[in-house]
Amino acid sequence: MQSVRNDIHTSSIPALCQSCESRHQGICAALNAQQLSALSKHTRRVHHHAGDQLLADAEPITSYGNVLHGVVKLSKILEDGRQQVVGLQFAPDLLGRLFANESRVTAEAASDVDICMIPKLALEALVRQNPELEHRVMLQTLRELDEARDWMVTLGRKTAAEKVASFLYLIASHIDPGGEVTTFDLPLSRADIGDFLGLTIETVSRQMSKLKADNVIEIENYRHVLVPDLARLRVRCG
Amino acid sequence: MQSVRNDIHTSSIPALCQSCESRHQGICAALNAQQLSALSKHTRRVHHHAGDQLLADAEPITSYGNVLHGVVKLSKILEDGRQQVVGLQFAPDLLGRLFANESRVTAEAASDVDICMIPKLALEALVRQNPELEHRVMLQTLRELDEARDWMVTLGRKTAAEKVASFLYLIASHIDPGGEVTTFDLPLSRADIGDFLGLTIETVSRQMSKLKADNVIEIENYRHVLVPDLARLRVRCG
DNA sequence: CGTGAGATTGATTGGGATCAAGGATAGTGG
DNA sequence: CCACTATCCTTGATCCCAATCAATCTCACG
Repeated sequence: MQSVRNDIHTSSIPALCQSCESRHQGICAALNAQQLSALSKHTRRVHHHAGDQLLADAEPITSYGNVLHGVVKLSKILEDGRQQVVGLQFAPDLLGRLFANESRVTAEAASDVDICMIPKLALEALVRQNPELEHRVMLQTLRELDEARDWMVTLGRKTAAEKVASFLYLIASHIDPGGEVTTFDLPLSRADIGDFLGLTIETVSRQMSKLKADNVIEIENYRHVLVPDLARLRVRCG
Repeated sequence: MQSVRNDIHTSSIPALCQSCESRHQGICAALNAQQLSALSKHTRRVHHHAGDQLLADAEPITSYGNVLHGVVKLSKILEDGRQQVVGLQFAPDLLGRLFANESRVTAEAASDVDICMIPKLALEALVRQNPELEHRVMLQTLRELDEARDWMVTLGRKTAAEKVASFLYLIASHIDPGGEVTTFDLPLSRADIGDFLGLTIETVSRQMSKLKADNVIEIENYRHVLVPDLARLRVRCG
């Protein structure tokens, strides 16, 4: 661990944070200039390419990560290789389970991502002295729990067609600027979508083709989707 | 609501709490005698019979509840009636999503339950002035999130046989005193188990019969189950 | 252009849903 | 104590949706 000189005469915001798109979002919004300054001495911004593994299941966690850009995929794998995606994280979500010594999921960059790495002990110390920060993380955790439970309904009780519509609606909602027509890039491959929905690649592909044939969506380049009318997609979600 | 005289000269623990089996568990463990005393003015212990509804989806929350005894079932229902159980709560879990104004799930007593009702505002005030309390709730929420994600794997990727084995293993683990042979009462009907596993009643029944035929479990009275060897059940979980 | 990864489409199979009938158990009232 | 009933559960027969197996297509990239 490096020695840290803390300049108590200025509480200016660190350059790294000043230009950071998450400065006023997520956990950083709960920090004052001085805390931000102290924390930023330990953080570093890293870039990962799609497919890179960020956390391995059952491996020790040494850092938390603040997702700045891109999408991170959380998944669990059974011994025989069956995989289930259990969550997606978008900016400015915090990556890594607070207070846990080892990860309970595998985290992979679903797209190219930028992440602000925060050493485990640095963040936990800050949490202890700043209840507002824990409160922020608490709110994110509650939201993730809500999302997980919503998804359990999709996994347990919806048909393949409803599952695929629900996934597209989920992504569209995350992107949606509110306009009538919505376009977006899928952050996941067909294989990952299948692992998210508990379906095979083939079934995902067939249902997407069906939605296209029914003019609910348009597809260009596999990854780019256009939804002319979100409400018409919505009613397919079951 | 009954009037309660509080002896301000002592910070003795309220009688109601003194005999409470959750006094040193769950959120109450984070409270000192004085806080407990203040809180207990607003709480009351209630009993509900199996099947009683405790919270309705999309209805305002006016009270949190500390589960003291029994099992509470959290579920979500699609418009057309399809139902998915999204969580089970055992003592000493806190019932009701902190900071939310309305429930996002339906909560029902799965068995007969005893619950200590805590008015929403009373608990939230206490949370604000007691970070340790929020920390406790945070830990429960993180655990629920872990459980939800584990269950997503079961829902999305396991076969009917593995799902039923996983459910029995889940219940057995919650009861397990550590002995070799485990016996317990199922807290859910076949219909509820189906709604938990994303299966029909018939499939649940068939898989239970199969486990019985394979001598993995013994069944008496529909509800009472005996597991001679937990490890043999475990390997059926996929 | 050739290659390979990812996606689509088609044919067939199978696991779990659905439809249907009957058995076990607890509660009720005679 | 014994029908009577309602509820819950089990078991069987059949059907259908999604998995599997297999072939082809698309496109990015060397």
